[in-house]
Amino acid sequence: MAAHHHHKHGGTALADAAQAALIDAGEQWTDMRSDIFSVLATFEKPASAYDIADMVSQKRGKRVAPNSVYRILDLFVTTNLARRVESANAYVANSHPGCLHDCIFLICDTCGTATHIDNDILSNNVRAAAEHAGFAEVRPVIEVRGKCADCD
Amino acid sequence: MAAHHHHKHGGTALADAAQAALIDAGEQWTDMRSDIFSVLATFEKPASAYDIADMVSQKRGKRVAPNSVYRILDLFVTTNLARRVESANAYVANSHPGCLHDCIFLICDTCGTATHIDNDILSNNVRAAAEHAGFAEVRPVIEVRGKCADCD
DNA sequence: TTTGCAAATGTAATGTTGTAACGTGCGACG
DNA sequence: CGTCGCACGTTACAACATTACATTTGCAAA
Repeated sequence: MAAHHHHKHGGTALADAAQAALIDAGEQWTDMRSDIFSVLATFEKPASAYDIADMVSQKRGKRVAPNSVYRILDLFVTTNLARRVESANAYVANSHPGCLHDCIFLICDTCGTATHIDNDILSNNVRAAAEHAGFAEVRPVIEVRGKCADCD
Repeated sequence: MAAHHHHKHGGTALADAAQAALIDAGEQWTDMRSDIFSVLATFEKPASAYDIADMVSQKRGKRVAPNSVYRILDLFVTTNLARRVESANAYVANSHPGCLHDCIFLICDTCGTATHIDNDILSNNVRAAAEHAGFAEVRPVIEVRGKCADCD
């Protein structure tokens, strides 16, 4: 496994990285996708498709249907630009598009914020356990609900 | 940590064990709860609250509203008689009520069945990682989506 | 017995999340 | 110029979940 850095992108740099990653995946970087990504990236907490739809609608001065948002979020998830937080029915931008390890979300039940940690050893162990049970094409979903340091 | 057996209960024995566990938790074992538990236990796959509502309605010959089901499912989850599968918006009966370790669900994307494995080492590692990040009162959600042995 | 309380369940309405089906605009390419 | 494919729009609906309040039940104190 090659070593690689995780310099997190922020703001415009993040959007640029996302754009590069999408194009690299053979997809287009349209205005709509750009808007949705940047809105998603501004959220502190995991954002629902409807939250995003509202924000993007405001930004564009024209109603954008949840439907359209879902389509693009799905694309983002499959191309690893964003991730779905299953236990919150919500999405977060991937702060380092291009790197694609499994990640572990810590979601605060009090304030709703989600931090994410990478721990390949842990997630690989989960993968291994699932494969040992006969599963293939495994996609781990590792999330932890709890109370964050700020909300103690 | 004391050693303990995991003889899985089935059918009536499971319902009996569930009843004992609920009463032990200071709650009542009512007809409604009994019906909901037994219906839940008959499902092979994770069942949604609405699935259960339908089945119980049939069984009773009278409509049982989803919210009644949710109430009781919540109770079951907090008393460890059932678990919620977050990535499927559905519930499964705990096949050994009374034992309360974290468990890992393997959900087949093809056939929808969920098997569950216990691996305290793994889940404790996840707990530890979360606590190391400043989280308290952690509740791990470890699920793996994939393709089961039967669906290969 | 009756009264009163608390827990469990019923009922209705509504909110939130997610999909399906089909139509439209637009650029690429022969 | 067609026509093909892709992105996006529009509408409708399905699935999941919660809220507020009413009614019933069981139990115990007066």
